[in-house]
Amino acid sequence: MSMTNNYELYKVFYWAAKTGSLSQAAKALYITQPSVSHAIKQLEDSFGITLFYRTSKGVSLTREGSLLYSYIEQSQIFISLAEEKMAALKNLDSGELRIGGSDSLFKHYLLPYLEEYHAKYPGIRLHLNHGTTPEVITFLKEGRIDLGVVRLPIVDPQLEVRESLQLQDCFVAGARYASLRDQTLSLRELLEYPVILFSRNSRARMTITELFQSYGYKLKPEIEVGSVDLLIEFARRGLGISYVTREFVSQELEDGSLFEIKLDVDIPPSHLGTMTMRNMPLSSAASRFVEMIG
Amino acid sequence: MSMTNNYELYKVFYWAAKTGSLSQAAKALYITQPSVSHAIKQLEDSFGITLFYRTSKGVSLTREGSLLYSYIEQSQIFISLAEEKMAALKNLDSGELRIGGSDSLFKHYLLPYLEEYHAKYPGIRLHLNHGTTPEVITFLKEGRIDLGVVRLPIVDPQLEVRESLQLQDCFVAGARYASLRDQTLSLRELLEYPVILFSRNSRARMTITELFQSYGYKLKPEIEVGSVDLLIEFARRGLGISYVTREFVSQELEDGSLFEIKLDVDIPPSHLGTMTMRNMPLSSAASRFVEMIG
DNA sequence: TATTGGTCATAGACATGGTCTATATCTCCT
DNA sequence: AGGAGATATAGACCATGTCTATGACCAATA
Repeated sequence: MSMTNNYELYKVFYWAAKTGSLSQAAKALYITQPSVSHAIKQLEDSFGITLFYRTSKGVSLTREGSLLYSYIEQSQIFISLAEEKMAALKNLDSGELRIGGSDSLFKHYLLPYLEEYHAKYPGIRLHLNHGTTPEVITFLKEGRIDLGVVRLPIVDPQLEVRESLQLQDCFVAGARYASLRDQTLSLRELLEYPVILFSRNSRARMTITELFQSYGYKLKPEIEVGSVDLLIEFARRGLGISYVTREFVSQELEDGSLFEIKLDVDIPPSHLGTMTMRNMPLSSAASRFVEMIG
Repeated sequence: MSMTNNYELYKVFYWAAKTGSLSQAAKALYITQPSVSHAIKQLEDSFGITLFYRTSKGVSLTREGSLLYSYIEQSQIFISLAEEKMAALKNLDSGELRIGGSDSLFKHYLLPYLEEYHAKYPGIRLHLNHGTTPEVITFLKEGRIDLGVVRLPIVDPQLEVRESLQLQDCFVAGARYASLRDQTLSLRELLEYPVILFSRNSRARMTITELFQSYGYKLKPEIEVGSVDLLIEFARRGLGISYVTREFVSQELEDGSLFEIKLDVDIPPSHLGTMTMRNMPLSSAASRFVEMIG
């Protein structure tokens, strides 16, 4: 930092040079002509170099002034671009939104919001990163995503969690078990049927396993599958009774390809929520999305 | 001018981003940390966008901040280059000096100064434009040269003229006319010998022609030549008596290859001077040169 | 667990300096 | 000569950038 000029002076210089008139520059900058005159004088004094020839019809650059202008012009161009870009980010005309979550949540929960968001803000690039809840938390902490959408509860002091939706998990079966349609089963009775569960250590599976345990039973799945779609498909084909989120099979429940098994105990509802880093500001794009699904 | 931020804020932003620390930025800018904090806040508020994550060990750019930085960095680079360039111009480490004048003046008068100047300021590029006095004046008015070196007087309200040296013109001859060495001639007697004059409408020729006229004589040259060097050479070879500037033939006068013809009237001295545009500031390079030869 | 030393944020006082108004000066053009 | 433009200058004012003092927070250390 050898020279330590007020950069504001360069803005004044730029407009004076560009318009060829201190008066015009003053108008462009919404200040008065003496202010411009003073600013240019400061700049000239600081360099010890005369930058403009003053004539009765305006000013024109000296050779030294022209040289300065060639640099300052470039500088101004970048600043203008920067300001345009920032405005675009603010208006959500550009930018990106990075969301972490499970495939099933993307497909069955977030999809409509993502469609709406994309339609509204086509300039925002969407990045979807799927993973388990712990993975999503890691993504968040590493700054690889702006927000995560997961099942609650999440307890982590670094995270800020907002509950957005309550879901009800349930057991469903297809035509093969049609006889169960009008019955109400106990947990013990249910265990006599082949149960299909999500394979990974998902929160839903942990919840239902704990429920059985609290009644003294052990829930052992006959089949484990890796995706919610397979849970649904297997149940429809009669391979067993799947534990799914009711809201995610509303289609199948409606068209009758699946039906819900009524139980004599209540399965506690599960909660969906968005999580972000606590004390970490959200981008405009992300906070708008959180707002939308909130 | 959509956005109208104080550009000074970008300087603060640049250093904060570059150092990753508001405190460090404060040191670099010779201001206090709260000032930096305040400046960054202003910038963020103006955009409505958070630019930095604040942690206990400094600050780091958000993605939006990084985007801004990529532009501002370029901008700062150009400003730095500009300031370096201006400093170089001021220090006379770079720049150019454009001088107009006659060939003979360059050779016989300016050469040593040009050598000294160039040795002292090797970064300054020299441009020498030769021409007659009227041509040099035109060059000046067209801005093609910084200063002209010519014989005075010059009367032009647009020009600022500084007299720098007084010269004495005289008639010289070589060995062929050795008999004249100890005589003192009148103008009339001189006319009986072949006179060699500079061909162009030079000020020197006008002066001597007028002198003869004022005594009722008409000076008709036997030979006209186009350069001062030829004036000297022709006189040495005995082709006639040349009208030259005494200071420009000091070498020949000393070694005896030429001698001055004494006259019974005084030839008025002629004056050399530099001329520049009045009310037009000189470049550092030019004013230093004027100073040097002054 | 308390301490220390670093970070940034905040509040309020102060003074620098940028901006204003008023006026002068100059040039060009009518 | 006068008018309409330009820039320069002077001096007053007040906005705002900067300061000091302090708080809150975090991390590493004793």
